[in-house]
Amino acid sequence: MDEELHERMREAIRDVPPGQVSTYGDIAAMAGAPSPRMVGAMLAEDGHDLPWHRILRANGTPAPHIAHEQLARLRAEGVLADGQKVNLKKYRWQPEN
DNA sequence: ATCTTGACATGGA
DNA sequence: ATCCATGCCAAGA
Repeated sequence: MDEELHERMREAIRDVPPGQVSTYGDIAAMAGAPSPRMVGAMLAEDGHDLPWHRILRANGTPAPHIAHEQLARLRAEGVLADGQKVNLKKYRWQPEN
């Protein structure tokens, strides 16, 4: 597969600051990934050393299998969730420039 | 080579 | 809110 893209996705995720979040789609767009699926696919095997908990789905909910852990980590950074949904309007990270 | 499964997104019913 | 269809594409089986 494309190592270039792989690395760009990792970078984009590393750039999301604590206390803020981003989405699979946003990361994919920033890294120039052909599909948001690639972001999840990458995290599944190579995401152990990344702030994967700052990545949410487009609607603000986390991926089901890790929801509990993810919300706990976010809560520890000050990102509060309404049930399973995080308020993206409020915490979504927009790279300025 | 074909099929299935996924840390997804979007739009329609 | 929920279900479905499509687009996307890497990995395995």
